[in-house]
Amino acid sequence: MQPAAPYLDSLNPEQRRAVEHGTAGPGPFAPLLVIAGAGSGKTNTLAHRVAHLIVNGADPRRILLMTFSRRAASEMTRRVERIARKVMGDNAGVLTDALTWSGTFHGIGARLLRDYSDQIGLDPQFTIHDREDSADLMNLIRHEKGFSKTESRFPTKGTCLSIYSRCVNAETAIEQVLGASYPWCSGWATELKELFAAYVEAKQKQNVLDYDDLLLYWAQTMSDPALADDIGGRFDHVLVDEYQDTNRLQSSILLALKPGGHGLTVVGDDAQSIYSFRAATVRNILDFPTQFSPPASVITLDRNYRSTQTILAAANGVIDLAKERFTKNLWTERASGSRPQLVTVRDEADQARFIVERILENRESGTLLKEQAVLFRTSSHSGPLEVELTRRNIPFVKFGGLKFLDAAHIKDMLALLRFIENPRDRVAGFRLLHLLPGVGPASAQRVLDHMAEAADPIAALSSILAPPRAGDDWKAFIQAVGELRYSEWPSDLERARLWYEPHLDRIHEDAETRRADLIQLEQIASGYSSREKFLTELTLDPPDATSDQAGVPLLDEDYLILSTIHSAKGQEWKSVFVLNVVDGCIPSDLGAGTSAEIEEERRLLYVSMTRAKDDLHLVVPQRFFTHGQHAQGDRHVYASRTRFIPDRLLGLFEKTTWPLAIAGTAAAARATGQGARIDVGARMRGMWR
DNA sequence: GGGGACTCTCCACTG
DNA sequence: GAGAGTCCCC
Repeated sequence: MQPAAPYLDSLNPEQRRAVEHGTAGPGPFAPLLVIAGAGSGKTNTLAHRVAHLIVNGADPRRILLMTFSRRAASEMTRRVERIARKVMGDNAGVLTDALTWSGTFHGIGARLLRDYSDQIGLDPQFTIHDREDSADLMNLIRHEKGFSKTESRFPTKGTCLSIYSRCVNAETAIEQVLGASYPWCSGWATELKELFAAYVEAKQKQNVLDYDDLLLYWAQTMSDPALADDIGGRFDHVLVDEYQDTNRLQSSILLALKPGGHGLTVVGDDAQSIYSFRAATVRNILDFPTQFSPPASVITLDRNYRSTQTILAAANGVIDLAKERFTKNLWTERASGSRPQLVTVRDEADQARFIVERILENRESGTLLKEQAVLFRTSSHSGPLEVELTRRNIPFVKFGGLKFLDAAHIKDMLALLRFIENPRDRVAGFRLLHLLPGVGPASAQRVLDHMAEAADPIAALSSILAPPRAGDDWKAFIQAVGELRYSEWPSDLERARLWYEPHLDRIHEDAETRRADLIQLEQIASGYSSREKFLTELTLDPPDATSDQAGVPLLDEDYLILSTIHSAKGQEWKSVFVLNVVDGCIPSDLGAGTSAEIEEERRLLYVSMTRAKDDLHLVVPQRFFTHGQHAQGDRHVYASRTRFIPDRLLGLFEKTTWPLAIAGTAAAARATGQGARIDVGARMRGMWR
C-alpha cells in the first residue's frame, strides 16, 4: 500500500483513479485511456500523474511525454514540478529538470533520428523543411518533370504537398486519398506518384527532412525489431496528450514503442477532434482500448470545472446533435449565470464595433483584457476587428494564422543559416542565389548542380565561375558564406544580417520595420545553444503569435487575445466572443462537403464554446464579405445563423441584436445610403445564392 | 538569361 | 487578393 498522498486530495475520484492507475503495483502498468472532456481538469490530471510516477520512484529521464505543442509541454513540466515540490521540497526541481523527453511527436522524432542517424544511414547534419520549403522543393520537381506545362492544369505545389502528406500520415494509398479528399485531382494519380517518387529522392540527396519525414523515418526505424526494442526500452512510461488529434502514422509509432501497451497512457476527447485536415483520426482514440489484450482501462472525466451551467448546457446542446458520439455530456456544479448570447449584428464592421464595446465594458467592470478572447474560424476573419482595435488603441496578440517565420526577410536569413548548416539544401541555396541581382533560375541551377557534384560543396562554391551579371554581390556572398562556415554561434546571425541588409534595403520599401524583425530574430537565436538547435526548434515550434504594429506587448502588459479556434485548443478565458457564427464560416463553405467534414465543423463550434468560463457571445453578422474563392470574386453575401444552432436549441441562448435601439439601426442604415431598414429583396435573393 | 508586367485561376485550420 | 504561368524587352 502506498503512503498517504495529501497532494492528491484536490482531485475528484475519477481524476484520482487516472492518476493512480497501475502505480501501486510493481513494474510497468497496463495501458490506460483517459477520456477527458473540455474543462475537466485534463492537464492537471496528467501533470499529477507524471508527478505521482516520479514521487513513487519513476526515473524522469525514462518518461516520454508527448503533447500537441511545445507550449503545452513546458506548461506540463511546470505543473509537474509544482506538484512534486509539495511532496519532495526542493529536490523536486532536480528531478523534473530531468524530464527532458517531453515535446511534440515531431520534436521527439527529430531528436531520436539524430541520435540513431548512424544506424539508419542518415547524415545527422540534416536540416528540416517547413511547409513552405517543402512546397518549394515540390515545385522545383514539378517543373523538372514538366508538369507545370500540362494541357489541363496540374495541381499547384501546395495541393501536391497536401496530397503527399495525407498519403503518408493516413498510411493510405494515393488513389484512395484522391478519391476521398481531392476528387478534382483523380486524373493525375500516375503523374503524382512519379512526382512524389522524385520528391523523396531529392530530399534524400539534399539531406533534408520534411515534417512528415520526422514521423515516417521514426516509424520506419521502429520496423527494425532490434532498434524498436532499443528505442522502446529507453522509456518506462509513455504519455500522450490530445490523442484525438493524432494520425495513423503517430499511432503506429506509439504501438511500436510499447507493443504490449505497458506503461502507456493516452488522454483525449473525441468531441474535440478538430485536426482531420492533418489526417488526424478519431479512430485512434476509439480503437485504442482493443489494441491490447486484455483491453486498456478507460477512465472518463466528465465533470467540468470551467464553465457555468448555462454555457455548458448550450455547448452540450450543440454537440448532442452530432451524428456519432462516444463521450458523455459534461456536467458542472458551477452556479448558473446568464445564458450565452446569440447576438445579431448588421455586418462585420458592426460585429467589430460590438465586440470592442463589450470588451471595454468588461474591462471597466474589472475583467482584464487578457481574460477575454475573440475566436474565429479562419485567420482572415479577424481583419475588420484588428482594424477597429488598432483604431481604438487596444493592444492585442493574435494566435494562429500568419507567422513571424513566413515573412520573406526572416525566411531569407534562415535560408542562409540553413545553407551553412547543410549546403546540399537546394531550397535554401536557390532562395539565397535568387536574392542576388543578375542571378535567376538558370544560373542558380547551374551553381547548385556544380555544388551537388562536389565532395565539399562550399569549397566548390568559391571556385565556381561567377554568374556574369552578379558582380560584387557575388563576391560579398562568397565571403559571407566563407566566414559563416567558421563563425561562432550565436554571432553568426549578426554576420548573416550584415550580408543581408543591402539586399533588404534594395528589395523592400519598408526595410526599417523588417530590420527590427531581424534584430528580434537575433534575440530569439541567443536563447539557443547551437545553430542546429535553433534551426530545428524554430522550424518545429515557431513562435505562433503576431501582434499589431505597436510591437509585441510586454508580458506584464494587458492585451486582448485573438485566436483561431484551432489555436485556442486547451485554453480558457473568462469571457469569449466567437466571430461569424454563420453558415459559410462555421461550417466553412469549403469544408462543407462530406458529412465527416460537417461533423468536424460542429466540433469546432463546440470547442470554441467550451473555452468560456463566465460568459459567451456568439456573433451573427447578417452580411459578410467573402473574397477570392468563388467565381464571382469578392462580394458580400447574406448569411444565416449556423446550422449547428437550429431553432430548437434557441432556448439555450439569449437572442439579442446590436445596436439595441431601433433608431440606431435606422441611423446606421442611412449612413450607408440604404433607405430601408432591411433589404428584404436582397435577403430573398441571398437564400438562393 | 533575367526580370518586370500581364493574365489566369482559384480550396481554411497547422507541426 | 495572390500565386502561377506567360510574354516580351533588356
